[in-house]
Amino acid sequence: MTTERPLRADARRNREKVMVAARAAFTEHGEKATLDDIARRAGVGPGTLYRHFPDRETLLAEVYRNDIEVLAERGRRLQEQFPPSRAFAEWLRMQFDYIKSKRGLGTAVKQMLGTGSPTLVECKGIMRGAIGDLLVRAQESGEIRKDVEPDDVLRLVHGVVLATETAPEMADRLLGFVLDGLRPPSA
Amino acid sequence: MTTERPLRADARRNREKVMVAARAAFTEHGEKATLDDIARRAGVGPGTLYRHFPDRETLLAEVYRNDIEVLAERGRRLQEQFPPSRAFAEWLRMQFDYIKSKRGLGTAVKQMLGTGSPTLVECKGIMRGAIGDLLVRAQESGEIRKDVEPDDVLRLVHGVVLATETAPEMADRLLGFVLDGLRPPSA
DNA sequence: GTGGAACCGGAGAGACTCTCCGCTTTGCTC
DNA sequence: GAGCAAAGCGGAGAGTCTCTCCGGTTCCAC
Repeated sequence: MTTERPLRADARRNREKVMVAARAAFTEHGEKATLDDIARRAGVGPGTLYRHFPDRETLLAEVYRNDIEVLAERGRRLQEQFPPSRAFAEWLRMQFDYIKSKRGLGTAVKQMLGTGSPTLVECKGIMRGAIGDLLVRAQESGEIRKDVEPDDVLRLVHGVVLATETAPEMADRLLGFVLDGLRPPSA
Repeated sequence: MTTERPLRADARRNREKVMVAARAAFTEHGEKATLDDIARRAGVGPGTLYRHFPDRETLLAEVYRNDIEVLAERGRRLQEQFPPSRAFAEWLRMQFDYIKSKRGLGTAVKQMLGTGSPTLVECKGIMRGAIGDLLVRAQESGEIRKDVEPDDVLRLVHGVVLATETAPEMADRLLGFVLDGLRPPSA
């Protein structure tokens, strides 16, 4: 592990400008916004963009991680605010709203999961941590089956979101079915 | 509705060659196989490919429809072979294996659903028809909740597949949860 | 203030999608 | 089977996007 020297002030500024522009562009044009266009919006040259984010996937992953961190943090707060079962359901709903708001970003990210991008692996860790506590508590309160694992929940939610990207009005309904499938049979 | 004159013999041959090459290329390189490469594999010029399939999406959709028709037909056969509950489960599993075998094609197709491609709308109709009967029978036999609709099933299966594309070993497990969620509470 | 490392930006190489059009093939007519 | 119009072919190339390279500029430690 090499010592990461901090970025120079102008470099950090530019990196931030690119991130902001990228988030806007991805939200607006879906995952196929052109990188040169993002650079233009950010007011930097393409070279600068590519130095900070070697390729489209890196940029996408970085934007995604930023969002994920926010979500994880909110999850922690939910846990303090609500009783276990409620907190769990709220978190799912929140996940949902987020991915819905990002039309297409989710799909793009999913496509990259296979590439083993380190940033995305990190994202996964963050999410697993965020859901872990919520899940354990919901299980202890008898709301959720004991054999359900964090990864199951993440993937199911992700799946429902992906599958309803083109029909958001079905999302709640499908999420309901999935939640029922996670409850103990005797509940 | 204009009278569709049949393709000339050589045109039909070429169209078929392109379809075969496209299926191979998409399976092999994911949805981002280049069209010029597909044309080369098929032994035709790019112009020919583009005359038959005006753009990447049309080609992808056409390959997909071809597969869908096969799946629907198999669904009909399952219905004759097995009792309702079994047929339903078998069909889900089959859907599954298909989409798994197409690594990425599913994702690509899903991304296009928003574009309202006529071919994909048609695909949807075919699938809905195929699952309709299986579902109704499973519901009549008390295996599945009455308020579940064909679209719910299609999307849930699709969602699970998409979400497990990078972890196929979880697919069965998650499909199990989802199926549980579709069963009547008292079952 | 100055030296040099870090960083910038844009020209341009390479790849891909898709179009245009002169030439070839097909299949109908006699 | 010869002739002919329509249908189809294929490849050169225009337009666009990704990503690289490097001469010039900016920052910061001293």
